[in-house]
This record gives sequence, structure tokens and C-alpha cells, in this order.
Amino acid sequence: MVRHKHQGLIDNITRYVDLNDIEKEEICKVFQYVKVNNGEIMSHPGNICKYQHFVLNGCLKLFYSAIDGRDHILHFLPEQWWASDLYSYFNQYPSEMMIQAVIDTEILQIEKKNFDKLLKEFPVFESFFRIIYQNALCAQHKKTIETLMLSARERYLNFMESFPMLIQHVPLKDIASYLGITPEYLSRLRNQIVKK
Amino acid sequence: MVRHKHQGLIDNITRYVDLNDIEKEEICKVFQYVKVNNGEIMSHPGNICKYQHFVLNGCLKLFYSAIDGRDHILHFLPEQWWASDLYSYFNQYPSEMMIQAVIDTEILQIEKKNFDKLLKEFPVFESFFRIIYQNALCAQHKKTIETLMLSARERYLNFMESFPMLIQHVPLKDIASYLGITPEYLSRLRNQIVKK
DNA sequence: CGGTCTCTTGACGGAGTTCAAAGCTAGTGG
DNA sequence: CCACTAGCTTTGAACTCCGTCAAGAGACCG
Repeated sequence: MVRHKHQGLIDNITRYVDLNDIEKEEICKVFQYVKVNNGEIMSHPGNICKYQHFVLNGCLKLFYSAIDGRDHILHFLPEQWWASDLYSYFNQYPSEMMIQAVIDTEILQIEKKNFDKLLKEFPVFESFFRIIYQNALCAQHKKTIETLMLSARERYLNFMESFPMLIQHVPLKDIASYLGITPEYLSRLRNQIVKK
Repeated sequence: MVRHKHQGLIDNITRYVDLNDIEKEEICKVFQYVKVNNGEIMSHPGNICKYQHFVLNGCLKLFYSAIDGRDHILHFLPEQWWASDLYSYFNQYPSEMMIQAVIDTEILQIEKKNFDKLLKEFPVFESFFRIIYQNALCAQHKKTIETLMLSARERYLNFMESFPMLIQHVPLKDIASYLGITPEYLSRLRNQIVKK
């Protein structure tokens, strides 16, 4: 039981719900600690997405890899976020998405059967994940409004405010993909902005 | 107790979790039946979003009304869907969104304090809403991929497949707003498509 | 019948894409 | 330690999709 690795998750959970010692113990049992290197792939299209990942530090990306070879990044998942292809995970269907480390990253991951067991045996985790998904939905709403209302330039400026720690580490083409524009155009945008 | 009005909701819930008679009874108590007419506004920007609405039949829209007078529609909520500005509802902050009936609509609505009470007293509803939000997140992911990958024309064709019942009833400008394009351009698109 | 709202159509402009070529890095192997 | 490759970024020119503005045509409603 490597409790100190799990403390980051326990801290995160107890921001939303209270945990007793048995529940904390259970967290340590069912969440598996893994260290992944920059570029490592944690979920492949065609396979069932086996885990929900909680990011302790570092950053993952969740993306769709289209037939024409282009990637479309849905989300960057920096520390304290959850990463998974939920549709594949919960329905146990083959995933269409990929999850990959953007930099060296430490995570805690949980398999579906353990997840189901956890929620069944400890109702407090039903509450916790209800709140987590609820918050994720709110965040998604906000992002959808942003893409409807803002120009590529404004979205890039927002991105820099929201993910300053990523600008240094993530390749430009990934940021372009996340923003829904081409790398070429983002390169031009960035030049324009710097020149001011 | 107008049980027959609530049966639609109970049927929906029992697709995901089991309910005993006490829990069904409770549903009838805390969800209030309302009939709204086409165009009626159910949540105003500046006010706290008071309810989560379950659509029995008809259709609502959830949208952001920008300063320049333009509407940006996040979602249409046809029957069996839930409508709310969750961020405002859960945090009890003033909403930036509007919820409005697109056609005559029957709903069941629940206030936050009753929602909290329901979840506290009957754990089964924690499970239910965890599943609902989880599914909503999956649907959002799918929509985000679509906006990243497809052209306006393809998104319109998809929309017609997904919401055939809306094409007749919803004004073109609302569909354009949902797709993230101007009414003028959608009008042209539609012409092009018909001509083939 | 006049007014308001939605939809259509046209001409023009601009944001963002495509394709191609060249310059940069960074990793790899000899 | 250098040379080589492969992927990332930059830049240019042409092109397309989609937005803007303006005007007219229908539809609905008092």
C-alpha cells in the first residue's frame, strides 16, 4: 500500500465528500499507481478503454485519430483531472479515442470492475463521481460556448491563460488541433501576437 | 399526486436503476408538472437557474444570449432529456444562459433544495444522476469531435438525422445558431442540398 | 392593411485552409 | 562527436468556406 502516492487523490476527493479510514484504505487498494513517459499511449482505438486515470502530475491528452491521419484533441488533462474514454469504459465497447502522455506523467488508474465494486460498496463514491461528472459537464458547456462565440485568435489567447504550463511543453500542432485550426494558421497567429 | 404525469420520468429512471414504491412516491412529490407554450422563457440570464427540467414531450433550447444580441444555442432538449444551466443551479450563481420552449412542451421540474434532499435521503438517485451526467458527458464528447472534424454542411446533414422532428418546427436561425453558422449561410447550404 | 420577423439572394470581404518548400530541432546510429 | 534522418515549425501564394451588409420576398398578426 503506497499511501503517499494516493494522498493526492484522497485530497482531491475530500474537497467534495467526506471519507472515513476504511474508504481511504479502499482507494489505495483499487487505484493503481503508474508512471508514464512522454509519448506513451495508454488507450488505443479498437481496444476497450480499460481505465479511468486520475492525473497526479504531468499531463495527458484525449484525442480522436481520424482516418486521414489527422488528430483531433478533445482535452488536455493536467494534474487533478480525470482522463478516460467514458463511452468505451462504461459500455465496454471498443474505443475510437486515444489517450497519450504529453509529458512525463504520474497517474492513478482504476479498472471498470473495481470501479463498479467501489461504487456499489461505498455510496460516498457515487456522490463523488456524480459531482465530478456534473462539474465536467459544466466545464464542457463553457468550452462549447467558447467555440461558438470566439475567433481562433481569441481561443488561443484563452488557452494560454488556462494552460500556461502547457505552452512550453506541448507541440504547436497539438494546440492547433485542440483549438480546431491548422498548425500553419496557429503559427501565423502566434507571430502576429508576438509582434505587438 | 398526478402519478400519470410522472410515469414518463419513472419509466426513464427505471431504465437505469430500480425504484421501490416509496421512491416512486417521492418522485411524484418533488417533481412539479408544468406545461409551457412555444416561446416561453423558463430561465433568465442574471437570475439563478431554479430548476432542472425533465422534458416529457416537446422541446426546449439552452442558449447563451451574447451582448451583441446574438444567440448561441448549446443544446436542443427534446423529450426524455434534461435541461438546466447546471453551473448556475448547483452553485446558485446568477445564470448567463437562457432556457426557452421551442414548441409547446410538458416538463417535470425540481428545485435545488428538493434535489439535494432527494439525493441525501435516497442513494439510488445519486446513482441515477451519476449515470445521467456520465451519459451526457459522452454525448458532449461526441458533439465536440463533430465540431472539430466536420464542415458546416456535414454538421447540418448530421443534425437532420439526429433531430428530424425539429426540422419542421424550429426556425432556421436557431438551427444555424446551434451549428455555429449564420442563418444566411445555412439558407444557402440548404438550397445546395435540395438541388441535388 | 401596415409592421415585424424570418428566410432568401447577391456581391463582397476576411478568416482560416491547402499545398509546397525550406529552415529547425532533436534523436539516432556509426 | 558528427552526419543523417524525421518530425516540427515557418513562410508564401492561391484558394474556399463562411461571414457581413444590404435589399427584397414571404409569412404572420393585430
